[in-house]
Amino acid sequence: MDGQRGELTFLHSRDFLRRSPAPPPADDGAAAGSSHGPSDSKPPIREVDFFSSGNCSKLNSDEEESKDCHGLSRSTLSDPRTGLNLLSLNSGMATATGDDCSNHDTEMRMLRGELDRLHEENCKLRSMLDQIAKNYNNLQAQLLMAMQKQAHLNHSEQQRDEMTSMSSPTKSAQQLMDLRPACAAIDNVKEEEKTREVSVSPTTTMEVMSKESDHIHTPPLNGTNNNHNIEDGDRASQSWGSPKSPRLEPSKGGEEQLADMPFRKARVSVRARSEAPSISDGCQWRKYGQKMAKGNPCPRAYYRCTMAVGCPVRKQVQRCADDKAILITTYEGNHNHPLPPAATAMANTTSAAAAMLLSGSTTSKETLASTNPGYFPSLPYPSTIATLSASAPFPTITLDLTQNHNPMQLFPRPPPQTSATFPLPLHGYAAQMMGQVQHSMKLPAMPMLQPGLGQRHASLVESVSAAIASDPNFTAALAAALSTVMGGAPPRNGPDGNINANNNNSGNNHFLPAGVGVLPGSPQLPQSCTTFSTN
DNA sequence: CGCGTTTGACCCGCGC
DNA sequence: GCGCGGGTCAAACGCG
Repeated sequence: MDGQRGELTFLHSRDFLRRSPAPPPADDGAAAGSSHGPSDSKPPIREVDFFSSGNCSKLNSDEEESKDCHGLSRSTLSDPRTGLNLLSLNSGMATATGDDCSNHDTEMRMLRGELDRLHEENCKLRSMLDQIAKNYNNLQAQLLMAMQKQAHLNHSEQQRDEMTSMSSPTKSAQQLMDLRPACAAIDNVKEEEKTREVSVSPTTTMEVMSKESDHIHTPPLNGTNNNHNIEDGDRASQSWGSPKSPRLEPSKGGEEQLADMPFRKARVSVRARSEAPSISDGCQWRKYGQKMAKGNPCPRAYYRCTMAVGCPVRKQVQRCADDKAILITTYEGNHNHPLPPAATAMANTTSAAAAMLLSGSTTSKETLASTNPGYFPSLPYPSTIATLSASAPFPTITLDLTQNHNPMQLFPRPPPQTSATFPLPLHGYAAQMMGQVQHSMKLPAMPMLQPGLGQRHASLVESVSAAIASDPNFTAALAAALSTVMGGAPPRNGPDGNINANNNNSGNNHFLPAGVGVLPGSPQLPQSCTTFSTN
């Protein structure tokens, strides 16, 4: 109620200013001065109240106060409301009584001046709010960083052990797939997760991931249908978290209490501009379905990884409803086989992102963008955003590569230098993430984000950014990926050669995003989904 | 002939 | 309990 009034006032004043020519300087000053006299001390108070309350209620109360402050003009007009009303009233009176024209003119000027002042105040408040939000996010990011460091120290030893055990990609992958057995400890984690409200520590991430993987893979093991070759594995994974996944759970042994825990899966989606039906991620994909999704005229294609029998990784490809030039690719699951370099990099990145998401998103339930100045300060592409969304059925982290300067550079296939061709996924990906970091205080225009979300959005974005950046797993993966891409192993088209080698459709082999890569030394996502969108 | 895609049907979870 | 929507299956089809 009050809030509305406040907004109305704001709009009215702006509207008024827009419609009416700027009041004469002299009048302005005079009017403002006279009418403000009493209220000059108000602005500061308003600002403080407004920000502390976080809504317009204070502002409204302020309005109430302002009435008193501007009693002069309002009492005359008998209407202590918005400038618009005053204006109307004023004009009406002006026409009705020609005698008091001069008085009304003066009042008009005063009102205009007041409106102008209010407008300025609103602008000031806005800017202040922005600043405060930025400061808040900055502090939050720093806090996350600190927490991450501490967690990292605790987790480093554990990771070391894991790393050593992952001598080979394949092995590591399989380990991921078979994490279930080793989930005795994970069970505890599950319990923790159930109760946990906020988790940012890497440890948590890994644990969650493990759980996830367990969950996913369990079905296959006891799968109802083992008749299918490749499909078995896929089905087993049920990584997409499709309704069917649960169905597989019954087969699981009672020890795997996974069934009782909320069905949560991490997905990583990538938004990128691309004319191609899909992005090349270095993996081989087979299309197994297509369906029209609600709210989007473009069909959604379902692919499963065919680089290895039983690979549980799946991806969804769909064009953005708002901008069909944007291709959204969502990955889920971990590869149970070695990946080509190109795919590896991407997989690592997505895995890390998914891991981060699983660990941090559980609580945030919001969207966020990476913005941690501390990491990767010097990345080529400054505008990538990671959006976390835990509100969806599955925690999803979305990497928005659409903001890249050059869409095609998102995933440079050839070495970065030859950006002319297709950009390599990981590269662009990481770069964007990094870019985000660089612009921690900035609120990039994320397509996925509704402009109207305003401050909330900004804070969310920043929070997510900070979370991502602060996650050791993610950062480690990014570092590894970057080193792979930029450093020694030039991204190649991979065995599949894919850059888009297969247009066939599906663009199967494009990215190797793989939602989750199973690379030695990289965080493994048990079940995460990576979505790549090519814009 | 084999492989991959297409596409309608089916299954399942979820919300009302 | 019913309808809706997402995800998957599998037969049909196309291509090399």
